[in-house]
Amino acid sequence: MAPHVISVRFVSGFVFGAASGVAALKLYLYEEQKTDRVRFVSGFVFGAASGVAALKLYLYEEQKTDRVRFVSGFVFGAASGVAALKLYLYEEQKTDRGSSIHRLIERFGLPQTGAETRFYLNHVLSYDQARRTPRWVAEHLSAHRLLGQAERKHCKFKPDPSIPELFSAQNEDYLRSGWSRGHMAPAGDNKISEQAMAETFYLSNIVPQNYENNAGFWNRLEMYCRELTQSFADVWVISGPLLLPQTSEDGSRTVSYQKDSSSDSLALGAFVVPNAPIGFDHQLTEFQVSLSDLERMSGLTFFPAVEQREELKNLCDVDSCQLMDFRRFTLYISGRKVASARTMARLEKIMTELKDAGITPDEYLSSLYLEKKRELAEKEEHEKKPEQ
DNA sequence: CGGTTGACGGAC
DNA sequence: GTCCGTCAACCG
Repeated sequence: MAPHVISVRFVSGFVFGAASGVAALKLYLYEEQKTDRVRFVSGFVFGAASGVAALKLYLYEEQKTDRVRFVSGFVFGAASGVAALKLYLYEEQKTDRGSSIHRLIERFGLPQTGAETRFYLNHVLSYDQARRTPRWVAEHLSAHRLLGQAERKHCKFKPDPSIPELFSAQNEDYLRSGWSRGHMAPAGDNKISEQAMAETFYLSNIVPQNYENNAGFWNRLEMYCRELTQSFADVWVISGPLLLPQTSEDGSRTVSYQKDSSSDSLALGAFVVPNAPIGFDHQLTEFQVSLSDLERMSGLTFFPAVEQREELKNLCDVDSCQLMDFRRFTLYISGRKVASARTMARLEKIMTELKDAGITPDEYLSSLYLEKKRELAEKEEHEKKPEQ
């Protein structure tokens, strides 16, 4: 068994276009005036009688509610573009008291981004307070960690309690937005722990994702990453949203892994996956990009501790980079549906649709079907004549 | 596996 | 009456 795999994946591009209109954000910080007269004037002007400092924020763009702005951004691709933030400090005396900038820092502190690394049971992420999505989410996969009984039906999407409400995404933001809630660290990677899985349902780990992409190509990409644990002892995955200029219809992901324990034989693959439906006629390798290209696009340095970058092997040279084909994927999905069927009618419908898709059940699905059929027959027979 | 929607019933 | 959590049904 080969020891290590590092994987990083990024979804992006769904949101804002490159934006014609530049939104200018200016923040004015006024110091308290020293004279009584000036203090009176400033108090009058800003209507803040007792404030030590008056703070005012100007947003040069149509102002909407937070929720609407968030949703409309995804729906229309409308555009906040590049926001320029400028800080103006008005001082009555520029020349004396040398380090005025240090006085600013001491007295008011510096702007905070909330991008600090956040640790959860089985994943780590950096959050983007403006977009209310993660910047990146990192996780570790190994064969034994993928085993377990945790089920997603016991989980609920909810705001991350550790994110301030002002910056936190809400379920309502996604409701009827046209976008699905796409996991970055997948629930399916956390069967080992109910709590770890529940934490992946925090909206800090969620990105607005095209329905079909989420259930289809991206789903298969996640399956492929799990498959890598069969060949490599450790798989590292980083996922996140990527906002690209112009067409902005890309999502990206990177996957890297190491085939043996020596640190100089790591392998890595980076992929930018459009946040749109992608059929079975496309290969994963079509979306591969160089690590440096993804870093340039995302503004992130993914593995700063890896020094011999040039010695990183290409994942797709060492492994297949083949996602499940249509037949295998459909058989797998049908298996999951059969397992969760609650009525005979539903069970038969699943099998009928499979047949209509031109797929003959394999041995595994056939036995699964027969077992379920027997179970449901017994159940419905029992309901037919209750113990009255 | 990845998701959503709608019906229902209890709590306020 | 409304709000909210759960459950069942459904789709790719």
